[in-house]
Amino acid sequence: MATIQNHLIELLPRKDRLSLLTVCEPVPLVLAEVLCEAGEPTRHVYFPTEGFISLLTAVDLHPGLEVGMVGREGMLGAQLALGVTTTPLRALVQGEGSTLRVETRAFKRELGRSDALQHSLLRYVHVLMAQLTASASCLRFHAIGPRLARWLLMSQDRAHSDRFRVTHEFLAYMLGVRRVGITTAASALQRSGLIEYRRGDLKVVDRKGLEAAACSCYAAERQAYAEVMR
Amino acid sequence: MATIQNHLIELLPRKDRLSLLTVCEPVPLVLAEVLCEAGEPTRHVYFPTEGFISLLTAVDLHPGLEVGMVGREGMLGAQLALGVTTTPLRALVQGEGSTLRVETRAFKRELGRSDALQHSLLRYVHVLMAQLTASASCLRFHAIGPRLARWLLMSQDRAHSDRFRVTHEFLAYMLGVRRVGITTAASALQRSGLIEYRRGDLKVVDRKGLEAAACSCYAAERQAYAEVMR
DNA sequence: GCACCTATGTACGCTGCGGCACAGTCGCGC
DNA sequence: GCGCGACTGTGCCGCAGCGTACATAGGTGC
Repeated sequence: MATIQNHLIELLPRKDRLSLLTVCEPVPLVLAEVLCEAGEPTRHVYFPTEGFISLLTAVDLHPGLEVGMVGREGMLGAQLALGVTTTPLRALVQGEGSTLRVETRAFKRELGRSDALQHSLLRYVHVLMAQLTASASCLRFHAIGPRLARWLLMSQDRAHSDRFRVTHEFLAYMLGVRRVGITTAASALQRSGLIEYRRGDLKVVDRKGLEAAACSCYAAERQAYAEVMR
Repeated sequence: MATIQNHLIELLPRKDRLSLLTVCEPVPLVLAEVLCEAGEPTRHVYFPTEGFISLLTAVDLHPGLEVGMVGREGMLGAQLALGVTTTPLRALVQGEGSTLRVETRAFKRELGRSDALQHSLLRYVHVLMAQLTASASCLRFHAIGPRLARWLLMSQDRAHSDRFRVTHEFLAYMLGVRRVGITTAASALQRSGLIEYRRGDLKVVDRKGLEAAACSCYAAERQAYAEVMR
């Protein structure tokens, strides 16, 4: 394994990294797989190397509002560093790829062994908090169009690809809106030449333009990450 | 100081608690005071003993959407346990009272000294994350009325009083809606006999009724706290 | 090539809330 | 006790997004 391709792991000192890697097993990220149910004990933690994962919260009848994303810049299961074994979030594979997986018990051992790992995770928890905070205000104030643009950018950053397989239906689910709302917003973006799509296959055409169309939350989150994780 | 009246402190082992208390200084919580600006380095941490603090996030032109509350069940500044010295949140005193304050450097020393303190704070961070998550979906899906009811209940829990000094204007600011929206929702609650108010003086009359009127997020958050903090 | 399912486009009425404006009304200070 | 500012109530208009329904079109399997 020449490059590990997960930023949190890459940032570890060599010794800690090698130790952690001995308990990592590479597994594929399969689209639509649920890696963690809200409220259930964490079985494994995941360090994505390709593809990404959505963090969803349930409320009343709507069971899948996205409040965060995890790609190779982060990990799933950072709550273990907080000493808790559950999260209120559901983790859904969003972009196909691969990940390193670690069994909870083994990971806790590594945590006890490596201060660097512990510190790195705690900082990442802070990034997650910033994401949650940004999501809150974004959900309250921003219109579907800019939110869609932001979603596409964030996904692109994590998928490392300008194409995804997503339907309007699915995007609506993530953003907590009607499918029709997505159709309207997406066709506006398409008419403006920012994206192209057909039948579940979406392509980012004009990234700069999309950034201009996205709400401020996109830039804010990138900055938050950069500040804390360096 | 017979009872400390802050739950996080009370939960510490005697030795750690006494050590922490030597660096605490009691200060009053003054209404409308800003204890921490978003993005600025943390100067002090606060353990409220009476009264409470709102955590606000800024977005675009609206500079004060509430995404969390801190009362004697928690603290302000838990991010220090994560190894970061800023938060994206503004902290505004909401309910008059008193708090124990600790200077950042001294608090870091205590953190280094007491595993119990560190662990307790990390768990509390998890509670905050649950609050942020709940806020996100609540902001997206719930109408003003139920959100207002929830706000009143959460405030009452932390203020330990059935009256507060709040204007519609102010509530609108916290909930991220128009003042008129609050007037409408509040007068509905008043007509139903759940609350009474006049000119900035609000009183909870029927708590049970208010609980029924509140959105599910209220119950959800209480449960999250109970589970993690015991 | 036909049937059927999935994805997308479009239409229509409804409602909660936004922006705005203005009218009472309470209470404090002078 | 007068004036003024702060607080609350009400009205009007506009719009984004909701619920729903239905129409079209691409893709798949037989």
